[in-house]
Amino acid sequence: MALLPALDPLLHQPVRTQIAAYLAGRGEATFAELKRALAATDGNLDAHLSKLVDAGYLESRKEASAAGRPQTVYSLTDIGRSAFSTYVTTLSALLPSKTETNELLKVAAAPR
Amino acid sequence: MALLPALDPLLHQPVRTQIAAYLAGRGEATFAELKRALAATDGNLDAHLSKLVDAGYLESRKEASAAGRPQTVYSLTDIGRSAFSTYVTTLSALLPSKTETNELLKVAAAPR
DNA sequence: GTTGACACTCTGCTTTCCAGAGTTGATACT
DNA sequence: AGTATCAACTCTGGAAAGCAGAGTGTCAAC
Repeated sequence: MALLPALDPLLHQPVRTQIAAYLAGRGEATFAELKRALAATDGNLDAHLSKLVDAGYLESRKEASAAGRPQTVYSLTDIGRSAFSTYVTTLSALLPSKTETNELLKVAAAPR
Repeated sequence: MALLPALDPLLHQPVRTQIAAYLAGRGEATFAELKRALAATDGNLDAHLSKLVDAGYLESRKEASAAGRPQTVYSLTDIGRSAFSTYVTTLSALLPSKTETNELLKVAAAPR
């Protein structure tokens, strides 16, 4: 039995954490915008996006945009938003805050 | 050029984040204690610990303990503590806080 | 000397990560 | 119509990471 809470492995990965954080902050974003913001390659970004879509965390929508070429817009689903929220909460519980010791770790710690 | 800050891949991994957080909260811990807290297998835990030791984030010390069997005690080095602190700061900047929108993401966002 | 725990190593397997090339589909241009 | 361009997705191959479990050496207790 683990005493420390598990971190969603789908979200706890550099590229995917960035994607989720970006979308949580912005609401939605195009593939190109994400590519630029994360400095990721096409293949790699698409692989991570697909993984999140497959998990039901993201949804994509094609936009035959008025002012240009067709684009794909990504956004968090309710499931994704919820998972991300849980993830952030778990992290907050796990990581020490700046000024005080971590309550969770005090509790989890075995008596010396 | 990435607009989002990079997350130290050494720390941004479920098991290693847990190790670092645990040690940051507790100061030090034995192998057995970590194993119990993380519910990890020997091999896996050792692999992650070794990786952190190799990176200079952790140091280990053998304790021919007075009250029992010899054990290995792990603790964060100054480098490790500093890296973890940077990691936490980066995460805080990246993740939305509960009540307000994320300033970093606003700045990073391209004009529509 | 046997046992048992601890920590470390090793092995094999599976999964993940990543870059770059290639493909498809839609739009813009002439 | 034909070509060019760009977006996004697919595919491929290779490298690295993650993981479990078996095995090894060491030490202490009995």
